[in-house]
Amino acid sequence: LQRITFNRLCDLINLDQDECDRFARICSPLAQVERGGIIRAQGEEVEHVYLLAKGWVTSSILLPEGERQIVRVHLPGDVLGTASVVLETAAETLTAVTTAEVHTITIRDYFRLYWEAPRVAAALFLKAQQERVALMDRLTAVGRTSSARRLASLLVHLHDRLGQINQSGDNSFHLPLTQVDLADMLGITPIHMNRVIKTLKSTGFIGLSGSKVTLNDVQRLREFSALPQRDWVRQPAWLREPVSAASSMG
Amino acid sequence: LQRITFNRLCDLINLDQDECDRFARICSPLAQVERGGIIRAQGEEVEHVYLLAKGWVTSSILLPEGERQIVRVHLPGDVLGTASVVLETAAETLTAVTTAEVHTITIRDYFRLYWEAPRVAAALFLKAQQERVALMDRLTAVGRTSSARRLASLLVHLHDRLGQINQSGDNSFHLPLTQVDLADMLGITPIHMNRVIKTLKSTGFIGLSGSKVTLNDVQRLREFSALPQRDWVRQPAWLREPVSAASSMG
DNA sequence: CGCTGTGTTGACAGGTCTCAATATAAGTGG
DNA sequence: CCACTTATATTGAGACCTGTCAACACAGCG
Repeated sequence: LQRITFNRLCDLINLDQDECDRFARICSPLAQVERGGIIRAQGEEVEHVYLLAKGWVTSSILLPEGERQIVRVHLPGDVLGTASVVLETAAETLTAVTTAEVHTITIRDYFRLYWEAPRVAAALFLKAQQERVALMDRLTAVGRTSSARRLASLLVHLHDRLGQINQSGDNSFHLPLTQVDLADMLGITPIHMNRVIKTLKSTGFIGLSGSKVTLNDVQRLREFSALPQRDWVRQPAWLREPVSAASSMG
Repeated sequence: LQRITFNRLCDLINLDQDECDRFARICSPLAQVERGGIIRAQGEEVEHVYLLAKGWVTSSILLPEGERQIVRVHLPGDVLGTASVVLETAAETLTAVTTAEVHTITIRDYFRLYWEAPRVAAALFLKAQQERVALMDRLTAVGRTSSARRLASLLVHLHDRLGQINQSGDNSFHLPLTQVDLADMLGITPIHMNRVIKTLKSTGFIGLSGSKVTLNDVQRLREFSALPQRDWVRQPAWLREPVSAASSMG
């Protein structure tokens, strides 16, 4: 298990060596997925979740008439496909945007953590809650802001997350998503996406050449986007293992 | 703890009496919240989650200029506010749409379940994943479908959920949300909401008088909405407690 | 070399928003 | 019980944002 993948798992809870080992043991060897490859398609039976070690992956829902909504972009360290564990058949399609490397985890092993490594299970629960906050923010952006603001909030969000895994220069980063992808994230047409980008470039908010994005003034762009920065709790006091487990309760 | 609240907690995993008791013990006595009352406002420090026993509650995000996006409607049996446990400060405001009754649970107690009642912790994880699926569906609806389809998918969704807790007649139910609320869920203007309702009524898809909604043909309405029904896994095989805990692993 | 995916631009149609006005219902204080 | 206020629902007209259709440039790739 690579360090970077690991750090993101531990950023909320510091896991000890034993706990890390237990988690590492349920991860399959790394599998490479080519750009555009499908890790798991919607409608398939749900047997695994995935740990993304390298690359970008989108999680999307395809509608009958062909419209696609990308509900989430995943970065290294993310656990993919967990939402569908409550379903008979997967809700989302996991697609590699860049060449990606993933570990596979069987659901059975995943839930064994609840007995064999409770703090790891708790850490994974917290990661799932982060995803939920991100989803709520995206829904708010799509439902209640203009397309320019949607793009702004998306770029700021990606900047924040890439900063957490040290893949962001001070204010610029590599964006492997096409304009079609971006449009499918923001709920607009690729054609309109192109115009929105042009607007945000001409107003000086962002620079974009090829796949390199530059956020000229992150703070101002964040305010423009209307969505707040989300600060995660770190090593929360309420998640310390009780001194003698299964003791004083109620 | 009332039976209805309980059934919803157990619909994915059958908890035994001891597990139910452990969960019941961390729940505060029922507190009543009046219609329009705020259970927890966004920006407040996160110290509790809540178990909804009775009534309807919305979870919403308020933007600086006053726009509101309702990201979720909660029904009895739902656990409220869990997404914000990873945040220093709450992301969503929990508002009682009707008079509601809630149990309060401290986060500390909530996470103790990871050591003291792993199956309960797992059950709560699964409930959170259901919320995530619902959020993904709503994002898809708002991002990629017309406002008429958004309303259709919302009504079908509510119909399905109310059916799970037996508060839905064959094809009609009581809807305590105002048109402003509905608009804030679907990401449109209340004025336009009114027109969309009129359209769906005139096309015969739904009936709506006062707060009573009737879905004239649920299946046809579901197809129109473009979103599939979500069937939850029940008593999944991968969630049986290992015969001898902490045994064969890896 | 043509093909396919991607980006770009224009003209126009259409869905949704804004502003304004009115009706109805519910709650309050007299 | 009535006048008054507030929340909610309803309708119209026009502006604006976004979608649709069409065309073209450009790149990577077999």
